[in-house]
Amino acid sequence: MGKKKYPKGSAKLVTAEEIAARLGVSAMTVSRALNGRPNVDKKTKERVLAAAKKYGYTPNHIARSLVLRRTHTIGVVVPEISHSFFPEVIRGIEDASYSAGYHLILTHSAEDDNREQDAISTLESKRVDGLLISTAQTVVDHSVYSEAIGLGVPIVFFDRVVRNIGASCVSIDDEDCCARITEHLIRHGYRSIAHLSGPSTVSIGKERLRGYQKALERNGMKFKPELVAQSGFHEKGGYLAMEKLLKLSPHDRPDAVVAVNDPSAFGAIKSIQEHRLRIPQDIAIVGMSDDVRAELLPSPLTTIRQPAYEIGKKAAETLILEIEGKLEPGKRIIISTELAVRKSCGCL
Amino acid sequence: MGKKKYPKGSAKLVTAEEIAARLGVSAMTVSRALNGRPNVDKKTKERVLAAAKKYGYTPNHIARSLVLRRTHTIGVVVPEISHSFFPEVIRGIEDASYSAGYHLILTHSAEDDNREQDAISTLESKRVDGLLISTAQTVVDHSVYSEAIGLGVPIVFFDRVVRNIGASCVSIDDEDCCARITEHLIRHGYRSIAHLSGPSTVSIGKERLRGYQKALERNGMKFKPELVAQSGFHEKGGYLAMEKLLKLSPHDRPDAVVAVNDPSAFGAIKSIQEHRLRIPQDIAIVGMSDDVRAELLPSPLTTIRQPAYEIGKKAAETLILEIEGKLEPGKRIIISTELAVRKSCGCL
DNA sequence: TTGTACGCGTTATCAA
DNA sequence: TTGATAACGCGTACAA
Repeated sequence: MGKKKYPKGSAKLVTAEEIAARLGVSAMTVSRALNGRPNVDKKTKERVLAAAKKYGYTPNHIARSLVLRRTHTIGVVVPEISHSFFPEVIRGIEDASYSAGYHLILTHSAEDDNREQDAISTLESKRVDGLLISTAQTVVDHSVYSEAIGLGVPIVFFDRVVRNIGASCVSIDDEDCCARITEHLIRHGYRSIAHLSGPSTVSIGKERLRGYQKALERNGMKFKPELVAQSGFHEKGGYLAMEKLLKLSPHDRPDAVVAVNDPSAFGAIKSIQEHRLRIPQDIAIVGMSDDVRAELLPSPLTTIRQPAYEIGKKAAETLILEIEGKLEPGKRIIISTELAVRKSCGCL
Repeated sequence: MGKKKYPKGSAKLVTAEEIAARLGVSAMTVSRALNGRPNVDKKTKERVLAAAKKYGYTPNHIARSLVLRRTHTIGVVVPEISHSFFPEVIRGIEDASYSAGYHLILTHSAEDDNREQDAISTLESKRVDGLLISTAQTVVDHSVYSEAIGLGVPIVFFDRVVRNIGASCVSIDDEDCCARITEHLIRHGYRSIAHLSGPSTVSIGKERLRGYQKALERNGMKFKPELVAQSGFHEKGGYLAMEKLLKLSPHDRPDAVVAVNDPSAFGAIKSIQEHRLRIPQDIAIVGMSDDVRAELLPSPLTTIRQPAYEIGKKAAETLILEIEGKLEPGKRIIISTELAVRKSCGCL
């Protein structure tokens, strides 16, 4: 009969105290030996290490975290897990965290702000050392973030960022990217360029739209609101937005389209094909993010190569530096991108 | 000046005790009110809830876990994060866990057994309530798993499983799937069918090879070892394996190929194209797992649709039931699949 | 209904 | 070099 009751199914593991008792030393000595502290006799250290191995000792990070007020854990909140972009970001986060000895609690908001709030507060309860967040589409109230920061939990935003609330942000220069790819189309000679825009609630949506506008302005072209169709980030939205644009009179119809991202472009392409229009002869189209599928299309998609892994890695590295007090928060970090020129814009 | 010292950057959060002091009640009353226990006066409960909100109280799950010996956290170990399959599995795991009130610590072994062991032991130290594992390619020693199970930490394997060590396994019926798709080729009339095999160290590799063999046997065809080329799970391996097969004399060269998975098939296709052979006229090819790219190829790839989300969801549900003592471990759970017939096998 | 004492496993601190 | 004590924040068990 054991002396204690454990909840059903909970593991019964050896404690440092028990090792100490068996060795006739104190728990502190065991702790010191296990943590490689200098002030412990070589022989006792060896005895402790041997006993720890023999009895299958597993340090209890829960107890350790309680007293140290450190979990060596980072909370990650992404709006979606499938689709090639975020998994690759997560891989970057994981690599950087692993190197620095941090673990990841992964949560996913499913683009829902309630679920995101829920995730953040549970993550706070679990006392993560910091938060890595890419905001959900429906988020409008930023007080949750500010409160966390106020409480002393550092946040680094990535990809879909929130500026000017004291958190660092890691992303590409969305405005500039969209301006560049729009200008690429302008140089091709397209005269009527449309934009399938992302949700205006997230940084990416707003900034890419602004980039599109700026490119037009800089090149003396008129911005026409009717050439901007709300698409969102997914195929379906891109399809619907394109359907809308193709309903314009032949005279007003665009001869080129800048989609907010690749999935949106895929949807638009489907619509274009259904209308029996050719890409790029009848309508040129470009995307952003370089989805794995982009170059496999019949008319491979010209797009902006967005280094997802780098974004994740940099975000995690930045957060860890802030957690360890080696970097002041509030930095704006831009990851550079490059244009992937393929066929859908009329090149090649 | 605060009375206590905290490590640099650690958050200073309100405790139940502090709330209690401000309200002139005991910490226990606060605890009871916050956890919705019945034995607390309605009015005091309201006061506590109001104060908790006012002072921004965040329950400390670390302390709670220490006393309850429960973290409500599941450790996940995947061999890779990119590529469409595992992210989708993770989404299934996340959904099921979220519904049941569990969080996920995500680790990735990068196909390295040392890193996998490392992940498992840290996860144990963090006292996760259970483990969800898909084994790394290089793993040969299963004692790490057995020890964890022996310690009382339930494990559920998914996709790449380890049978007969007392852990439940969730996967497709790899042998049957591979047999089915091989027989599909046989019915097409192909006479010399090759196999690009996965690593023999993981369940999937072994079982799919066996399925391929069985399909041949059942149909009175001779198994020829020279028609099996080691490919591994990635494009590069598939390419190299196919190169090898194409070096066979025209008489021995296969007229159809069963790849262990879609990425391997993609590599093989590249090799086939470089040899200026046509798919499926000169060589038919099929894969398994239904990668997003499969249907975008010039000759869309016939493959087995593998419900990644379902696998993840079922694995998490199973683990949670075991954690909560509602299910005995050691179950073998098969997720059903279907054939996605496209052009690369000669159909359509 | 409410409060007190104690324990969860570890580490910091100070004394030996 | 080592040990005793207290503390981290919470919940169980019991007493009031």
